[in-house]
Amino acid sequence: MHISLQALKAFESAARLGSFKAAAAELAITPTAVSHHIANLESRLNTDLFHREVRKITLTASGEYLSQNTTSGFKLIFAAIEQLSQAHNQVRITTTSSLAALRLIPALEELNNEKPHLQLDISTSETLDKQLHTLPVRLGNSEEVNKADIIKYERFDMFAANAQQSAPWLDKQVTLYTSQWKNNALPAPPLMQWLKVNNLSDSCFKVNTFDQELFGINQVLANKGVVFCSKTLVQPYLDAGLLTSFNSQDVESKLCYYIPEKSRFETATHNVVIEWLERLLN
Amino acid sequence: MHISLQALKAFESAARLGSFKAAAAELAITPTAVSHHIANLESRLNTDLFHREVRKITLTASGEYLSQNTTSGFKLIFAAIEQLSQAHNQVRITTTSSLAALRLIPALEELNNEKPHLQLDISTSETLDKQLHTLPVRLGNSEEVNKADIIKYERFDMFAANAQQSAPWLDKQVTLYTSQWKNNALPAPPLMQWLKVNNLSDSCFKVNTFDQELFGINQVLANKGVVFCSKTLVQPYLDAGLLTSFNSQDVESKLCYYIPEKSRFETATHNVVIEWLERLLN
DNA sequence: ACTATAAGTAAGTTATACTCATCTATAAAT
DNA sequence: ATTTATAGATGAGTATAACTTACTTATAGT
Repeated sequence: MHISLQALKAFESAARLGSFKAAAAELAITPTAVSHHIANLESRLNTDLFHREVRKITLTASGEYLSQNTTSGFKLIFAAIEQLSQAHNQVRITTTSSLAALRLIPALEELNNEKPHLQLDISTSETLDKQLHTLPVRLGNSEEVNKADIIKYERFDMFAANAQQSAPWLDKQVTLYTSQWKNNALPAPPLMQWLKVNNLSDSCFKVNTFDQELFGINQVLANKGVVFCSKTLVQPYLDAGLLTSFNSQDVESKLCYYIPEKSRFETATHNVVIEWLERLLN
Repeated sequence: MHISLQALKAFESAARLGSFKAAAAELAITPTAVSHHIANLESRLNTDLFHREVRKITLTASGEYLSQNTTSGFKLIFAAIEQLSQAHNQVRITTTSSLAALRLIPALEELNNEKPHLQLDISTSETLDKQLHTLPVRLGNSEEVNKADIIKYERFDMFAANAQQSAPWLDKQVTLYTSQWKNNALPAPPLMQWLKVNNLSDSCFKVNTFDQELFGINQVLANKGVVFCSKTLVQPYLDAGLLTSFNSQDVESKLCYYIPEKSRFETATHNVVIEWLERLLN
């Protein structure tokens, strides 16, 4: 028993629209063709699918059942096709709030001017969406992730608002903001190494932590203490002269930004975005 | 852009099986036809779906995405067709544990002998399954449900093991089992009415309740006290002389067994089963 | 170098999916 | 009561999508 997919589609439309005529219009064929398809289906399945009433049709129990399943089935299929055909110029980056807010979103306008056709969308959703063309930029341990996937190795340093005259920790104990990740599989910020390299004791600082670097950086921009964070995130503020590192020595960390299975993204649009990201952060 | 469902199906098979040849075998066409279909799809979607490697194909990211969605979509559709074409002789009754255990399951063997082609399945699952050909037999309030849906009006009486010489409540206070439904939209068993009609006081009884009539009936079968329950459930035990009502007067109740939207079930098989149910219980 | 395998190409063939013309049944309008 | 309009059914004929055959390409294994 071989049932025709076109007949199923015709049935699905007719069942959903409650009319052969409407289904025919939707499928750009004649009502007769729909009638044939459904008669064919009914004979092959050996069940009535519609009750024929005057100038209207209603589903039988079997028809109702088949309708629900074909409708959801075809919906899935056509939604996927819709994605594939529309999404040539669409890319969504999902990443941390900090990277999004401090680096990606501020740089978006320039990219939009450069490549006006490109529809780039930045999202900070935690739930990894299985959408096509979603490019996840994750924070990871550079010793564990695939080297080829890494787009930026993180270095850490201490920063304060440029309004401060000189390294404030030399005078008195200052409030220090740093990060403590919710995900404790991530390497912690290398604060101890930094103190050692810069010949400082932790007694100079009163340490506060947030789970996102963004928050500490915001405190410091408001001239409240100093922040120990990734150079990547504060680069624009350093360039703009809003933050300064007072010539302290930066340290490397095991943290990196990476795109899982980077090579998997192979469309021209993806490559444009990946190159933009690498240029932006390096 | 009009994409062919057959091409999609060919793609789905090829993607799932990882081979045009295997897909061709599954669809009973030639590998060339599969190749055509996929080339056609790729040109219409303007995307590669497979990487052509030597003697093997692998999915691109787009192909992977389309594959997942088409596979689940077609799965839904063909599972429904499978149901429709296989289920001509299949019916599943879902009902209460009590009705199932005391009346339906014991009567199944006879039905199987009478109609060997019929595959009747009794289920007591609470979760109403949206399976095709599931016939729910529910306990309801006869004043609320559609009259045409009712298959049995319930009458209640007091029963004890036939081993008891005479009505045990005349001598001393006895343990009485009755039901208190979890679903309090259901009318309670009409114990007060029964006491009144039979000129008895509730002081004759020590009342215990279960949420299913079956449990009280089982107590009484083990010669532990008396049970106030539906006549429908104990009829076989009365016939077999295992339980007796000692000529007490039964009372009507608002409870009934009914099949929601009974007229909706219109196949020959459903009608056979509904008639069997009505014959069995009446 | 030879064989086997998986897929692609081009051209020809088949049968499915469609249309057209006609018909039925019923509701609404005249 | 007759006419008109509407939704769908039926049957015959047709266009074209889907398929096959024959041949080609590419490459892995012997």
